[in-house]
Amino acid sequence: MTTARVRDQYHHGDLEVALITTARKFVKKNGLESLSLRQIAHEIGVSPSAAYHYFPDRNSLLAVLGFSLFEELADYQERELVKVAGASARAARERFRVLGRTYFEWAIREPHFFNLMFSDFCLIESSVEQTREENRAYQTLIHCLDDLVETGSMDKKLRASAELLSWSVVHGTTSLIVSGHLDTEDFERALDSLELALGIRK
Amino acid sequence: MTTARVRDQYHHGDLEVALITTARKFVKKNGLESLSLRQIAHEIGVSPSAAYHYFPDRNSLLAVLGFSLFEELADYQERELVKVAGASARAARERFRVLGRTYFEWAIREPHFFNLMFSDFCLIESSVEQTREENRAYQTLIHCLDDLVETGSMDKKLRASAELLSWSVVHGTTSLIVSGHLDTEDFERALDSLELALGIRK
DNA sequence: TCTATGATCTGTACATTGTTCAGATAAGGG
DNA sequence: CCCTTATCTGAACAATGTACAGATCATAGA
Repeated sequence: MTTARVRDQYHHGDLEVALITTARKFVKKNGLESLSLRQIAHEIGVSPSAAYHYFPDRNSLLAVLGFSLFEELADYQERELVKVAGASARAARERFRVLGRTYFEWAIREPHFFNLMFSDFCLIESSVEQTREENRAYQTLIHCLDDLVETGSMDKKLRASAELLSWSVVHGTTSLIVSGHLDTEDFERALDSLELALGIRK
Repeated sequence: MTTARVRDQYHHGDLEVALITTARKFVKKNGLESLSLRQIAHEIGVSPSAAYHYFPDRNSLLAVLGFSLFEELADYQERELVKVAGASARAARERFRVLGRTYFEWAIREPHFFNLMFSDFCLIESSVEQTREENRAYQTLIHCLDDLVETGSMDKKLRASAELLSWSVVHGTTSLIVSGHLDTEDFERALDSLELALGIRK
């Protein structure tokens, strides 16, 4: 009598991506603190030490996952941005708003992801890749602000530090809301205030 | 022959505060991830389970420590603020600057503290006490902004959301710098930009 | 087609962690 | 002085990250 196969294939075939995908699922549900390599391995149906062929340690897996989330966010933002494409001043203003709102909504929908992205885990290794991914969203912001100047919706004098101020306000309110120090509705208030300060809205 | 005393006193006498103090030391050095209750107990010279008479679990100890750090920050800010007391418009402007700078410098000097304060650990329990402590710093900011309006240094129209905008910019840049997404010098740039936007500086 | 080499995964093992709980010890009031 | 209560110990348990020797597969070269 032949014993039943323990697993369909000894070699998983796609273990590295499976590890990240499963880690993503666990972090999404329970946050990073409770993330266990053994649980991930068990869920995939693989031995506890299998992960160590792809990641030197638990931190590295979290780092890779974190960096991939920056890509996800940028993708999401770009998908939403094309809905308000156009050369008009109105469209440019709307793009600015969408850019901030998507950042915020992403964080509210998946606070554990947001926490991971700005945790120590995404700081360990060379920040080259991360910086590049960030720049994708950051370049989008710069492009948007240029549009605003071009359509005469924003004072040129304020343009110089507008990226810095915008990102700080959006990230700041988002962080404070996610951590429970501000209420949800404060985000739109802050965004209004920012647009007022930048002269985008009267 | 009498055996040497295992410890000076069976009852530590001040174990609760010793636990927090020692936890503070460890978090300051190595962050929250690596904080171990057993290491803390060993450092104090007490059994691993002694802490459970004062805290239900590890998370609670971190929460209490986190909340106490909000107090520390507020104390530090108030100590620095008295150095620029005065009714003049110049003094009010300087107070606003000091308020932001102390927040930032606190975080840069002790990034692990900053991370704990805005982590999930300080979100678990009733946020009543925390809110009160926050309000101490927040009330200081409000008072400062009122001074700015009173001395004619800020447009009254911008006063309404000035707290929100100020805290968001200061916290946002600080968070982004601590997490390595912005450079240190960006803080002063953002603060300049904020003051410009609020009309505090020309 | 056979074989050997390298990649991939298992199994076992170890130290460390958070946490529980029964019992030892001290402190202080009657 | 005793007895109650607060405080701490000690042993135990399950779970975790990680290391390492070996099993298993996949495939390139003969």
